[in-house]
Amino acid sequence: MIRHNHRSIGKLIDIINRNIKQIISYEVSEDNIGPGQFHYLHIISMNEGISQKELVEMMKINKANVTRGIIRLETGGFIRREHNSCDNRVINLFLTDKGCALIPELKKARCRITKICTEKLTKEETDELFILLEKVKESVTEKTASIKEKLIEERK
Amino acid sequence: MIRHNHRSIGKLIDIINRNIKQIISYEVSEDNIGPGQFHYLHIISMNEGISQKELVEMMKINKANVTRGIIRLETGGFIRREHNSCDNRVINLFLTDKGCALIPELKKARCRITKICTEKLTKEETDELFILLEKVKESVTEKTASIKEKLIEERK
DNA sequence: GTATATTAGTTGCTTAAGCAACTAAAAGAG
DNA sequence: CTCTTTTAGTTGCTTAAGCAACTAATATAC
Repeated sequence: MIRHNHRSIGKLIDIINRNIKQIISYEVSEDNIGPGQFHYLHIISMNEGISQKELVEMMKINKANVTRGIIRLETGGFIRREHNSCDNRVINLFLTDKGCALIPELKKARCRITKICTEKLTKEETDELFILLEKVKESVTEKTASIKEKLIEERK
Repeated sequence: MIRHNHRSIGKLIDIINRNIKQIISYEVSEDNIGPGQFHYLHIISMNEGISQKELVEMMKINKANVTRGIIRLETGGFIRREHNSCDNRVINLFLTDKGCALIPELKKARCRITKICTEKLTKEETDELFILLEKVKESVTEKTASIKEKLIEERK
């Protein structure tokens, strides 16, 4: 008899995350974008002209990966990058027509995916889940931020 | 003003997962194991003699990655692999003394990590979160299984 | 009892993550 | 106003994920 003991939130979230990525890949396979680009496009579509730094903040992802993900999206013709005229270091991101045309389809896909994830939950449980996960997100991102600060301190 | 619209469970889980992995890395950095090995060791410690196939089932991970992760653990001296005498295809996994000695420390780390994740939640909310996530896990793993079946069908 | 199918695990390839070191532009200090 | 520091983004390196094609062992079919 196999013992699981799922009181490990890390393992549970890891399993869910990998499976969601596979579902995303499947759901948007016709659009030639991957799970990473999917999230980026979502944010850019709601914040036209957002900078890469702001994307980093919102995705809580390493800036190196944002650069690469964004370049993939640009290469695919979904977005356009423009140097900010006031601050030439900053790059602002905009959807192309092709990117724009994709948004409604991605929105539907996102709904399908959230529906799949929560199909065993009631409406109330789903709302509760989002609230709880939002709090977990805050906790873990605060923690990683403090870890990074600590590591920088130690290196001095 | 930046708009987030976090009604995207995929993005939320993705952010949490990446941050948890960083926390795990930090918490077990002295033990020379990564976030992946951390989960494997947990399962093996509770199921001495488990086969790789069973690990695949429990972690819902690709068998190729289990092979590689397990080899890393073996190389690190944490586990031992034994061919099953009844079925020579099967490999059973056991902790070495070194691996065994690590378990209490990993257990503590796992508690610290779960505590960090749920620090903004009450005891009741934490219990609820595990129940909800367990259901989400079931939904998404069922879905990926059906996707894989469908893809195999289509290829025939 | 040989031929085929299935099963357990491995290897090669690609994608995407993180960290660290870098470049170039802007801001701040004297 | 030059010199240093900070900031935004990029590139190189490593780790780990998934898929597909493979090998070897067992099970099934005739």
